[in-house]
Amino acid sequence: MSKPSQQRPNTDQNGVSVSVIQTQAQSSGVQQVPQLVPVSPGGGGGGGGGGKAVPPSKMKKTHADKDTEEYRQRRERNNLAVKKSRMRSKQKAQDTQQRVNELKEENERLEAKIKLLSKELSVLKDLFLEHAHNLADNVQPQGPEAPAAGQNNNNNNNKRP
Amino acid sequence: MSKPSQQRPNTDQNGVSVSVIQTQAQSSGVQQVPQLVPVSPGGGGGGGGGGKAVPPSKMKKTHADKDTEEYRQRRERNNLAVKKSRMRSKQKAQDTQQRVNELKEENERLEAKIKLLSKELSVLKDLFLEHAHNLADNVQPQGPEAPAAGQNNNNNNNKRP
DNA sequence: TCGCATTGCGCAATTG
DNA sequence: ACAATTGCGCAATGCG
Repeated sequence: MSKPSQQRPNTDQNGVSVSVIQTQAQSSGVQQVPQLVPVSPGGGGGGGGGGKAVPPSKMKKTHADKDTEEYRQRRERNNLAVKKSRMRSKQKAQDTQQRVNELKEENERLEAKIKLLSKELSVLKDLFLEHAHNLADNVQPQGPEAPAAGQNNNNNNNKRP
Repeated sequence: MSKPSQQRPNTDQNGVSVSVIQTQAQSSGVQQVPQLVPVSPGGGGGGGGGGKAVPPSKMKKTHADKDTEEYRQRRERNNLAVKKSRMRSKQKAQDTQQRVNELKEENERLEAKIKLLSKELSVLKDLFLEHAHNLADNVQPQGPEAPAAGQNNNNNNNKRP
């Protein structure tokens, strides 16, 4: 969108069956001429490639027709796709990172809640224990029955021994 | 984990259509280059890798010697750095993803715990309420000295009927 | 200024 | 045939 970047691949002008070295030293039309590798069928590097037998006579391979319009079109499409894919990938990573943050936050919240509940529970339990003791003290000497009305069972007592 | 054998940037994995032919630097071997010296500066950078186009006739600004050994050296170093950086980036993304999973898991655990604690609390509160009612029932019919009016004076307010 | 680290981009091979 | 991925190299830029 911001970059036209449409330069014609100046290199290759050969309609011959050759491969352009692209490993390195081939970028621009520097003084160095693009290396041409003789595509010997069944010979050197070409053959091994994909595990597909290469007919000795013709080496159509995939479609290494440079300089054709179809090629350029395909390239451009692919470039677009690549860009899209990368954008997505990046976005996804970003989202994931954000998710981590959210989860961390929620985690803290939950832990705080747990702490609160635990405390509440502990208080209640203490209350229970205390009450049980009170009952035991009052009930034991008299008997398990006849709870006797006038008891000081005020359960609102809160003391810390 | 690292990949040894990065000394001579030859073909990497397959080596299908890409063959390596050193320009004229070291590595004496296959190099029968037809004397083609087009010297087309216009298209410049494009080519395979760089994707850099510089219309100006002169493009030697950044000392792009290209065919010097120093250049190759720098390139190789950079390639290495790039590789490393990307590897790290990928690893990081992966770690982040894993972190999400871990956090999710822990979240579930915490929520389960919360549920448990809540239930426990609720039970205890119910017990309290019941007890309070029992007290009320026992006190009212038997002892005239009941608290009278305020029969509902349990401060332990509960949301559940 | 040098040197590594990041990042955007294009090419080609692979995959779905 | 075609879009999406992936590995890789180049160059610009960031950073110390």
